Amino acid sequence: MYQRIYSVVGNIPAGKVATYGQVAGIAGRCSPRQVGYALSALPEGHDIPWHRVINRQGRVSPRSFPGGDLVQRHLLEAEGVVFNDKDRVDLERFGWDPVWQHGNSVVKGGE
DNA sequence: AGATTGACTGCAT
DNA sequence: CATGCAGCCAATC
Repeated sequence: MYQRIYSVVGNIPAGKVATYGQVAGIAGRCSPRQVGYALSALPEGHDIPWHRVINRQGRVSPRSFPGGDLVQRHLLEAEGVVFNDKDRVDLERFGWDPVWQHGNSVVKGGE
């Protein structure tokens, strides 16, 4: 029943990134853990840009198998996301604004 | 139904 | 900046 989360992740535009907590908040009353857990349980024929989901630190999380986080970084760079010298992404700049998504689900007070 | 875990987050040390 | 602790919700055993 992670379809909800997958839907949110799928709404993330290329060149942007979202945090687990953010996705969790948009997806529903879930906890960031469920998001990570959901992505770890990604279906085989998924179409989910899971690499656009990172943690609050602006860094990719240490996933289940070694080397995977490196792949995520490459995918993000391929979409235009830039990493700092500390391997971190500027969430203030690449952070996804789910303002137009779901609409009512997110009362971000918009800018 | 109870216990454990998991790609998280925030605060304290 | 790294590590530790607790809250969080759902899935799995």
